[in-house]
Amino acid sequence: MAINFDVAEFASSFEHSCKKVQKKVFSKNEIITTYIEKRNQFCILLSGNADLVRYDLNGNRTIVEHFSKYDVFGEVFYNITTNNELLVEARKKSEVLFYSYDDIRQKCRSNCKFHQILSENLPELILGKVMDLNMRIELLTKRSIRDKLLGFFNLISTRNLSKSFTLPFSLTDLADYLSIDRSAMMRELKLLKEDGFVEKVGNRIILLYK
Amino acid sequence: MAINFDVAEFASSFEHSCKKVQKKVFSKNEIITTYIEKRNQFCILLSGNADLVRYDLNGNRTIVEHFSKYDVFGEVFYNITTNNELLVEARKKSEVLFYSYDDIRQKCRSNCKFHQILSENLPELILGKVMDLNMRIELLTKRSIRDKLLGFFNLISTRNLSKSFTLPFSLTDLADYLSIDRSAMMRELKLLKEDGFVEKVGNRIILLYK
DNA sequence: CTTTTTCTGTTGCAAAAGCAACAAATTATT
DNA sequence: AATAATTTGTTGCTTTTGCAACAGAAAAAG
Repeated sequence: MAINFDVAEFASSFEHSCKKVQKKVFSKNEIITTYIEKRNQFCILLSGNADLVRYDLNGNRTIVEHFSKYDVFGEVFYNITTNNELLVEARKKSEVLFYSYDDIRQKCRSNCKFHQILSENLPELILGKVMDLNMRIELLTKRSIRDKLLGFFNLISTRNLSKSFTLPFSLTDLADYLSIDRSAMMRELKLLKEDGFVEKVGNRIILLYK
Repeated sequence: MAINFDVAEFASSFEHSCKKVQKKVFSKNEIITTYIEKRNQFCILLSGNADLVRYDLNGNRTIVEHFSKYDVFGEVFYNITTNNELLVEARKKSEVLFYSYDDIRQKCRSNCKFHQILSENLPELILGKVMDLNMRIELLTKRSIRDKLLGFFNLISTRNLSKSFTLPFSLTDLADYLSIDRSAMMRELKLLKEDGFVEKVGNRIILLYK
């Protein structure tokens, strides 16, 4: 998302370069990885979509992060502390690159182009993630369901450069992403429509303000 | 917080090395910096405490992040989008190093030890921030005030390796940090005491469970 | 193409959280 | 040491959110 260097080219460079990297393909709903032990896994999503999901003791499901093309994720980013189950689940067919973060840092002995490019661009890659997480925090700190919804819609709208867009996930998932009750969210969405803030056609949203 | 290399030594190495870095001292309540334009500022807090604070249109104040010794912050980490005022405020007398991120990346021409060390350790530095933000998100996605409070207490408790600790900020600020109403938080804190989960002596908390 | 599963939309009721306001306590300022 | 400012603790009332439950629509599976 916030990547400056050409990840696409870079990712394809992988094919014929390094044995230390694994590429795997997952089908919908498969578990890509779990955050349990500190294996220092570092992953790049090459295609598809995936969610980092947490299930808490009260049975609540939270979508902690939503990943799309070229987003990075993995244990390296997480301080595994609590009694939470953290899973990365494929939302559709997805291709993922698996590294060990240690290999990235202490440059691959074979000195392959692949690890070199990644290593050089690592700060920007992680910085992109920091920005994503800050956006996420901005959403979560909104005080009402209405503000969370509008904040989310604004985000997508800005990203797509359009007042009309398709939701990146189902309404059920959106509630879990905003950390709110689904039925309460549906009610608020209805009110937003009634108050003329948004229009909704299928899973397409049209912003009607400013 | 999550820094592996010796920042202390590194920071002191600055004194006699590079002109491109500025060190400033702030007194309590002074504004250290604002996130408005993309100057790509990158700051390190050498001593004291500071908060990244957001004031929204409804007059709510949110403490987005709380910084202590050797935490990093600045515009580089933020995708400045909305109509939010983002300020970093000193909570007590604080020393701060100011860089331009660009200088860190395209290595300082003078090739000083200072920029070199920072540059090498940049990924870990930023990675530490990612972990902090993930913790923050975990807190914010808790569904009730009770869970947010307990989550926060656990965090501090784990960090201090003790069931008894002093709160790092006032209760008023804690509410703004957890993004909840102060009086509702006070009520819940009272219930937590009544239910025997915690004890509170002044601004010292003692956890009574597990 | 039919069946099963998941998702959407809705509602009444209960519980939790927010708001406003104030006094007492604590901390800063002069 | 006296005064001002901020923080804590509390409460009654209102609003928002969560919970449970269900029917219809849509999507996935066989």
